[in-house]
Amino acid sequence: MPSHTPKQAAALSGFSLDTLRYYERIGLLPRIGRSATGRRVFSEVDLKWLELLRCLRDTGMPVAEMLQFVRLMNDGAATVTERAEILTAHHQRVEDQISRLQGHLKQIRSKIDIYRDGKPWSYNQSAS
Amino acid sequence: MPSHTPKQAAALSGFSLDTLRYYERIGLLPRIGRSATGRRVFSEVDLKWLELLRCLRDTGMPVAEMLQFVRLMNDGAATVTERAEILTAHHQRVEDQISRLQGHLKQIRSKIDIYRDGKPWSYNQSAS
DNA sequence: ACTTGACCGGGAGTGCACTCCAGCATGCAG
DNA sequence: CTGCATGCTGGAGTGCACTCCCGGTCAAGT
Repeated sequence: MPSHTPKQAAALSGFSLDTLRYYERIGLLPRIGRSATGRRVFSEVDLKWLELLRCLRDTGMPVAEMLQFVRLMNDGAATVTERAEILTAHHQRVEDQISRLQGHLKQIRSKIDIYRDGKPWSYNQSAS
Repeated sequence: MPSHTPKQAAALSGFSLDTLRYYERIGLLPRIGRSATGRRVFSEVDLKWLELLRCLRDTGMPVAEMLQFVRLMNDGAATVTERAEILTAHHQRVEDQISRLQGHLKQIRSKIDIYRDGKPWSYNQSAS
């Protein structure tokens, strides 16, 4: 069972060392192992969990909601449905966000085209 | 030439009144008109500009970069290329962001499926 | 005239998510 | 054994983007 130093965990997860410590402090990383001398030891499971955190963070889930998820995990199997609901709701939000972004992308593209066509607008002349 | 009150501008742009004031203060909204008694008057052009700001903000462009864009607009036509470059770079970033989001979406979906299949993992047992 | 609601500038405060620092304790290569 | 990288805790600080509050002004309906 391979384990990893904080530095490795940071490199593999993309979180900084400080962020890992911070996450542990606020409860996002329960039960991180410690060596005899008090140093953190990250297991494979911890890394998997970090990967999920990375994913949720990058998709904009607030820390508070991830914490809620952790709390439900700690409450055991009875909370499975609720956990699934959180993920489903989040999934929906991300989908919405993507489609909004795609709309915005169109706008930006048309703006760029206007620049390319040599018809940029300066703020106080003509809009487009 | 229709003009609008701050309240209308807020409603139409989706920014709060405070945010509009804030944007004017930091220079994101140059040359907003004023009534005889000092109240802001938003022209159609202003609203178009707000729409672009909305779009850039919602796609994650930092305020500092929008400010840079404003500075270039104020510097006149010579900066058209540079402005186009900013938009193009931003467009690229948003595209990248979308594809990252889509990847994450997959991960989340598979997580949800695991829950639906009744094989959730609790933090300290088995990852998946 | 009176009341109600919108608006003003200036400045202070908020929330989030880190990030940095001081001072001290290992770990390990040469 | 020395030295340098890595790690620890606790707490303070940062950056961003607003958001709120205040005392005062202005506009519009009745």
